[in-house]
Amino acid sequence: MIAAAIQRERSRAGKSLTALAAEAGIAKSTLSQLEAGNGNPSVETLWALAAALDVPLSLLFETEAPATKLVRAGEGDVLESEQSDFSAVLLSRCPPHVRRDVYRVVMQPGEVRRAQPHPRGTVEHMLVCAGQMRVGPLGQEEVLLAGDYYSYPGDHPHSYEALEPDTLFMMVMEAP
Amino acid sequence: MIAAAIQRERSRAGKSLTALAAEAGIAKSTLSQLEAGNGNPSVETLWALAAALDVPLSLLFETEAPATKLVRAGEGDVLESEQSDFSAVLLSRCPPHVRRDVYRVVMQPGEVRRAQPHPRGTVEHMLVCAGQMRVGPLGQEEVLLAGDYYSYPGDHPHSYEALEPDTLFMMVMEAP
DNA sequence: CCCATGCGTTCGTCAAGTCGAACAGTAGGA
DNA sequence: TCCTACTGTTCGACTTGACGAACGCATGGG
Repeated sequence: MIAAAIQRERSRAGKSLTALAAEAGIAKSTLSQLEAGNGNPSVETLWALAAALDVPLSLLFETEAPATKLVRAGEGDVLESEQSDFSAVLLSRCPPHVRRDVYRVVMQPGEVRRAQPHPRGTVEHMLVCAGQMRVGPLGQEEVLLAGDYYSYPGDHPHSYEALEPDTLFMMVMEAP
Repeated sequence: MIAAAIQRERSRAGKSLTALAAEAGIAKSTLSQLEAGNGNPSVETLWALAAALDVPLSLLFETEAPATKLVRAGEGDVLESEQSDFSAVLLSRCPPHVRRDVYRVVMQPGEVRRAQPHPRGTVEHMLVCAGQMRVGPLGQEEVLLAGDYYSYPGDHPHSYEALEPDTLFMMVMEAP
């Protein structure tokens, strides 16, 4: 499981086993065994690998990439409250080892804003406060109204487009 | 460095070294040495500990806690765009190794909702989409209008109160 | 052809992490 | 007081991860 992650990240970085072992300062035999699934590395070893791969250590524990999630205003599992004047929807539970920066964005209608992909593993969360917008990965764009929530991978080409003046939304940018 | 984190989390969970070691299925001698700073544990050991502590493994690599921050609608450092129809404000940059769960909340006026403190290090981020509310730590409550942002420690007594019907806001709950 | 250089694997050796038991210290009852 | 139950510590024995050298295997000049 960690084995696969190491192999994945190494091939993504285009490094050979020998080269990575050298950069990380560990024996290539060690790395070989790790990728073979034999072993239970020490944190020191993993730290060296993560540093050499220039990825957060967390990434070596992940298994899969996320997909999109759309929660319309009024939808979603409601967390009930003792007091009936309060209702909350958990839109996204944070996976371990990610950063989530919070933005407030105002956007005007105009041409479609096409974003070049962000670093691998990035996820964007959009919650529309006012107005109307179309947003999402290529081919999976959605029209969001006030109260709608949509999250999708940010490491694929995607676009933003305000459909009303002064469209206001909250964006949580998630990076591994 | 990992030593302090383990000790911190263990005391936060209110477990004894002996009990934690038993739950995690590791020798208490091992845990003792880890907390003493001697050692370079294997992932298996850390996984067992994180599971027994019921925290993400990331948490064992340390964290920090902030204070309150209020950004009124229209305030904040604007991230300029090449396209003038787009403006974003970075409300909160995520510190390393914290979890941030995203909620959408609808609240009705009524009695003040007093929250018992969440676990140590918790931070709440509120962005009001519609309506009006009063929220914040005891003695530092603020009235927020649509577009206002407020963040504050969640590990101190604090309260929520909607001032208009169907007050809609986004809450990002941050946990170390 | 043959040697060089790269790849990733397997092997024996050594150091280090993990274990379980025995240890000292503190409370709290009977 | 003695006993019990708990705290966290230190010790030797065992297990295992990390190392470095040697291996088999490809590729590409000279």
